[in-house]
Amino acid sequence: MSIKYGKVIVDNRASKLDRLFTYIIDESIGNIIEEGMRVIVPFGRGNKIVKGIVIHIEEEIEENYNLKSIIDVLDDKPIVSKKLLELGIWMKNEYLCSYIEALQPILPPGDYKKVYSFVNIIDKKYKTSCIEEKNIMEYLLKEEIVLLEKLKKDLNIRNINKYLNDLEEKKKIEITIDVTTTVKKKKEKWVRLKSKDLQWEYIDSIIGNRAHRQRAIAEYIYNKKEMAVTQILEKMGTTLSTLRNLEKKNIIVIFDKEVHREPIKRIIPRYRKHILNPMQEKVFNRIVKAIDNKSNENKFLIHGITGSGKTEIYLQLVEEMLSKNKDSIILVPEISLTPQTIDRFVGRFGDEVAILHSRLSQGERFDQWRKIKEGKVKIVVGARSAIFAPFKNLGLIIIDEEHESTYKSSQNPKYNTIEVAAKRTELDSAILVLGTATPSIETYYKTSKKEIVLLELTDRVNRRKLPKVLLVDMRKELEDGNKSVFSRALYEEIINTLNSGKQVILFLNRRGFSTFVTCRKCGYVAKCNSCDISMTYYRNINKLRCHYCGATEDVPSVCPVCNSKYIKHFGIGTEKIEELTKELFPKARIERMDSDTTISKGSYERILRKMKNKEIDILIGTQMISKGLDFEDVTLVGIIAADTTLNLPDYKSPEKSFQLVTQVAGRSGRGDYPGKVILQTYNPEHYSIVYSKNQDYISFYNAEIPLRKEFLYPPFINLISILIYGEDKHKVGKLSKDIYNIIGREIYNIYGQLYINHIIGPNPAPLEKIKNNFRWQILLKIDDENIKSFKTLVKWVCIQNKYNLDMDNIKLSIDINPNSIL
DNA sequence: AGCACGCCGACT
DNA sequence: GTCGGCGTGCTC
Repeated sequence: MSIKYGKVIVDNRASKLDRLFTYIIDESIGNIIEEGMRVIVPFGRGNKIVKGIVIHIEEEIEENYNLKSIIDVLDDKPIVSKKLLELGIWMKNEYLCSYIEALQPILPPGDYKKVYSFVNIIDKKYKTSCIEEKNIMEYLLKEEIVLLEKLKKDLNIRNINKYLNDLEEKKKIEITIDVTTTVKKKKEKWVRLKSKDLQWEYIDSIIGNRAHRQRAIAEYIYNKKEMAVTQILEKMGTTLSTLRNLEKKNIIVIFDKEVHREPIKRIIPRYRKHILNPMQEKVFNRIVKAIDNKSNENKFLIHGITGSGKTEIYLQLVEEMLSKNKDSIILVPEISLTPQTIDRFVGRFGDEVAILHSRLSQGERFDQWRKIKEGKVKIVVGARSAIFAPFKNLGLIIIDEEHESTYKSSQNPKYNTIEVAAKRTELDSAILVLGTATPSIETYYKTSKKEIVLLELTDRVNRRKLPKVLLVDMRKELEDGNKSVFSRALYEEIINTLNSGKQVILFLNRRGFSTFVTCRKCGYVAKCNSCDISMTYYRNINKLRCHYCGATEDVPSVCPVCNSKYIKHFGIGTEKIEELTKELFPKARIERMDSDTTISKGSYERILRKMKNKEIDILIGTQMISKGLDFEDVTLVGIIAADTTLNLPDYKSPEKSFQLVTQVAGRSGRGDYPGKVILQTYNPEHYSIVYSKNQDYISFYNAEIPLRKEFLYPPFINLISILIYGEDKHKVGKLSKDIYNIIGREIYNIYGQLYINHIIGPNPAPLEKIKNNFRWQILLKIDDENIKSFKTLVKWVCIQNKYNLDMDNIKLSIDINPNSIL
């Protein structure tokens, strides 16, 4: 065996170190090391011990650099497969992040292996004239063995590494490395027979005649072979001491068994298979044809109105995959990862399913990851990051509610899950199925270009009618003297619905009581000190709170600027709706569900359960209630203000508004009773409102797409957003201008006038100050053809800082096709 | 980022 | 001399 070389990504967040380093793999580890394994390497002048991941192993190397050797291998098998490594590197280039950032969502959750260096003394009699060495040796004489970090902190010697390395060389001290697992594998006490060969007659003879309990337990274990101690204690109604007696008699042993943490603690009823209607069948068959390799289609969009039975198709596709022994990933947006959704998959496939969502604890998440990695499950249902589930034999990726903005990550890597899924589909030769009632404009555009196969579901299952939507012009209400937030129509319908024993959902996409507090006399608006955002008034705590940084403040009783008493509260949030509803419908049982009422663990599930058990008559909520909820007895949905998202200065506003209204409306009439929706608005003529009234996606799309084309927005162009932020207002502005000038000049040098109007900014961002950071923005618009060279330029200027701009204390955030340009 | 190195002024 | 403060440049 000869020496090999490993290309290693070193665990270091500095952007200057975001490259591969070559290390020698010497013979001792040559035959155990593989690409995708984590290693320990010495790094930098001080040979600091750091973790790394080997992404490439080479037999020969040209560079004659003074290479160091890999110290040790952390994994016994690759922690990242080659395909997922490739996906990570693709992400790095696609979304302009670092290697480490790109690998983050692919690696197991939690930094579950930590590396510690210990120093211990070998030669206790060593004498030296060197004062530093003497200090170190004296310290070690006291401590014997100590964490390297602690020693450095306690001694505070300049260039201490040099002395430590010298001492180690001279064999006076020793530096050892210890790897510990930070996420513990969960263990449970289990019990089994001491030996398989034990005969019942023998056991029987050992147990005393009066020990009936012991005999019963022994018999039970004899038949069951092994089981959890807690279980047997419960079953036999006994205590641990009885078991210990049996253990003493050498009949049984109590041992630690490694178990997976089970996040689902309830018993989930079986979710039976439904027979597909002809329309579902057609869609299903088309995809199965692709699965069987009988067509060269591999990406599908199921455009099905709410309640058209997409989930049943997903379930049967997954079943198809199971029969072919292939793995499936099902993604749903975080907020619709409700117990209801989980129940359907677990109810159909039982323990073949792993669940990944943000309400899991670190340990639970790690165990789910481990189950997938070890091949113990074949299906994962999860939020965004489950796209990186470490399956070996992936056959199918389903992305439900494909249009949801949560599929775009807002942290590095700022990936778009649909794009990552498409790439993964390519790498694993799998099939991608997107589904939604309101496709994103980008996805629907791709179906028109035949890049994705469009499959339509136009009927609701069981011929249920779409809810009837009534549009109420709130300006007219005001003219007619109704100042309430409830239109007369909504008020009457709530009364009717309550009288018929059905349930109501009221939707408002704003939390809190009043959305801003202002002085009528001088126009002062209460804003957060660290964010340039008006604060929301909360009645229950009687304080103002900032929705961006969470800071709270007392409510001013007089204007802090002009001392006037005319301080008024404006804007309505869900908290106020709750109060008004209680006043208007005092007999109704009312619950509010938004991120303020669902902070504590389990509160979300509790509200849903109450809703399901009909212990709630009126449920008030934000976006949180817009997806996935399926309650048969909800026959009225009231949308308090359809225009909250409509007027934001973002090109996606009409699209988001259309999607939200359509999704919320779809919560009504899901059972046997026809549903109604009351849509209150101040913009009844807006095309987004007009088309959402009839849930007419195609007309909305046809109205939206020419606007995108004319004003040059996706899908006709790519956006690259560069956000420059920091606490020093002037420095942020100056750096923004410098970056703009350099990028503008370079683009002009390459393309001349072609993209001169495609560089927008630098401008203060619409939310200019958040958490004490001033934010400026540069926006680049670029077609598919030249996006590569634009990305290279942005990387060059903004990440690698090849122009040596002063970026101290300033951060840059680069987002390719961001969710919003606010 | 984190560390070593080296230059320089201050101070025994 | 020599200590320590800070600027600079490198990390397989």
